[in-house]
Amino acid sequence: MKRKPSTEATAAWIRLMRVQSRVLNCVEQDLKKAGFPPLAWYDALLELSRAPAGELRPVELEKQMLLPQYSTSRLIDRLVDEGLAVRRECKIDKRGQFVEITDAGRELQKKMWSAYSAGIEKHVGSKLSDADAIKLCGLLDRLGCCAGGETPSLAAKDGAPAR
Amino acid sequence: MKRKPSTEATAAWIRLMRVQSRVLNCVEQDLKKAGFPPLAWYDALLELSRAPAGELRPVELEKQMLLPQYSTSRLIDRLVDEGLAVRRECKIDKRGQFVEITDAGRELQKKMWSAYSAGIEKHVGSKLSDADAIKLCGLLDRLGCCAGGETPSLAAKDGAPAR
DNA sequence: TCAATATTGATGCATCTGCATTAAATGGGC
DNA sequence: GCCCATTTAATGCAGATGCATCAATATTGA
Repeated sequence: MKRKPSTEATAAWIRLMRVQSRVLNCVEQDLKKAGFPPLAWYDALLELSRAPAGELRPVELEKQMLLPQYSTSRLIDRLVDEGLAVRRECKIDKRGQFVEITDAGRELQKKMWSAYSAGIEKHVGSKLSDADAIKLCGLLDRLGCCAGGETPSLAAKDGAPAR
Repeated sequence: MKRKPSTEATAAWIRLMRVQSRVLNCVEQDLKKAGFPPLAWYDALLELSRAPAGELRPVELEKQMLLPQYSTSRLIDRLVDEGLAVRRECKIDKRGQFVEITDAGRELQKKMWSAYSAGIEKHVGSKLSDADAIKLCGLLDRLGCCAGGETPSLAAKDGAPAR
């Protein structure tokens, strides 16, 4: 069972891990310096703001964000604590609930997008031509799956879901 | 300050985040199921095993692994607790120390590599031709830097440093 | 209808992380 | 030599995460 992956595949793996970690760090750091909460909050707010009535079941959010259940639950706690979202009871399924974004939530999402998009441009956009970005997408997409493989929507018209 | 990054760049960013997170998760999970410790331990053991006398200053390790100082310190604690490494005093600089890998450490590193390499093959190698892996590397390398940009060695002869 | 199973969401607990601070040692300037 | 900034490593503490489990409701199927 030796020598399984080619050197090329291994090198790609290493790059994928290191580059992502660095770039993510840079963007997160920029965001933090600008006084904003973590990217995960942004993602959640974006998903909520896009949802039909600005509300989602935690389960849906969880799937969108590729987060474990308890993690979503706690993220919602924090959003609610900060007044960025509210929990609503779900009449059709009493186990569940809806999480609805508030005006403050929508506002924060928009404000964060300025800083966030600047980060993307600075750490990704400025280093890659559009053509290369497309190539990169294509290659990464091939690595898509393995567990519960959803294929999230391709374009991000106004804000990018990350992670 | 609107519309900064192109849609292409944004899409690439999203893919980079999502794909990495998924692939890493898969590999980590496989490793865990096989009864092994986290990837970070492997990385540390690999760096140590490659170092001249099987020993490194924590500071060096930290740079190799792109980890914060306190994180390295605690990782070393755990390795030492498990008998995979030992701390040695550093005669030439009494603040510092050397961390030396033990035989058990070397052995674990080798064992982990079987499982780890299988994971890389399964989740990366098998989905990409060597040519494409090279292209992917090239594109990712362009995103290289921003903070403290080191360029780690390209090939991984026997074991891959990750993250 | 009722029992067995599955889904939804929260939570206790141990561990891990990030941040700030500390302590010790070094090195440089004077 | 002496003071001060720097480097090296550890740690206390608050907050985050992973895991397992729980409680409540829904669904399935006999």
